[in-house]
Amino acid sequence: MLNQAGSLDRVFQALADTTRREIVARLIRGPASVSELARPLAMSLPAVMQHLQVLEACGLVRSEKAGRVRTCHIEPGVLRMAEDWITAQRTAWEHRLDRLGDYLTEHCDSPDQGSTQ
Amino acid sequence: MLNQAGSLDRVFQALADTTRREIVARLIRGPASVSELARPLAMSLPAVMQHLQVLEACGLVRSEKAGRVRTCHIEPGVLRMAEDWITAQRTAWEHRLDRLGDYLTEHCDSPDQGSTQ
DNA sequence: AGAAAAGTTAACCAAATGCTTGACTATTCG
DNA sequence: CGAATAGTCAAGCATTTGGTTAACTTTTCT
Repeated sequence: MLNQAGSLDRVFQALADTTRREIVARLIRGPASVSELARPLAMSLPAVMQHLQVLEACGLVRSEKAGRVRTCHIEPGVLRMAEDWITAQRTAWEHRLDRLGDYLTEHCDSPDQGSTQ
Repeated sequence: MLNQAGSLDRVFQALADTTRREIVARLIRGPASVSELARPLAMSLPAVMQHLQVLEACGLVRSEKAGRVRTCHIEPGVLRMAEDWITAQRTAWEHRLDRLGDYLTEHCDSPDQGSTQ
């Protein structure tokens, strides 16, 4: 249950590269072959393959080979895992602001100056 | 609006490390000094400093030094940027599913033209 | 059969990462 | 003042990352 950590490591690591995010964004519109993915990408085919391996290793992308073409598609569940971590943090942050607000209201009864940034 | 890319690179990269996510999670609960952050972290102080530099470089954390203690706090806006990217992808994915549903419904009823791509 | 297309493997390389230790600078406290 | 505290700087080092090129294997097309 706590080796969610390694999993999150891999997903965020996978997303930490413009090329890989572009691949994800492309795959979101629908499945694509390796060379379709490579075409707009100003780099060699093996380089694209390596990005694909990173994306598959973290479960963000899956692929099957039929004939000589490998078709890749996205696996949106893993995206959600990353999203959830961030959301949890932001939620905790807002809770903290609420509690802070309560504390200030309760203890220093001053007119609201609202220094929200 | 496209050099968001480098910025996203840095944020996701910053989040792609368990130690740094722990620092973020700690800071979400409130500001802390460098050695407070380091205490639960099974590594040397300079190592923690380097993580902190990564977090500051992407704008996720900010800090000021008062006397001999540096106090760090979180900057939640940047978190949101990462969240937004992921959410946008997931939203696009669901739109695609909708369109796909429409397409299938339409195609099983009336023999119209296809070729959406 | 032979050539083109699509992918894969391997070897190599430069740069970035994630740590370490040791020395050094301020600041605060007794 | 002198010692402890808090942080910083600088090397150094092993590993990972992101790319390359070259050679090779399968399909598929003519």
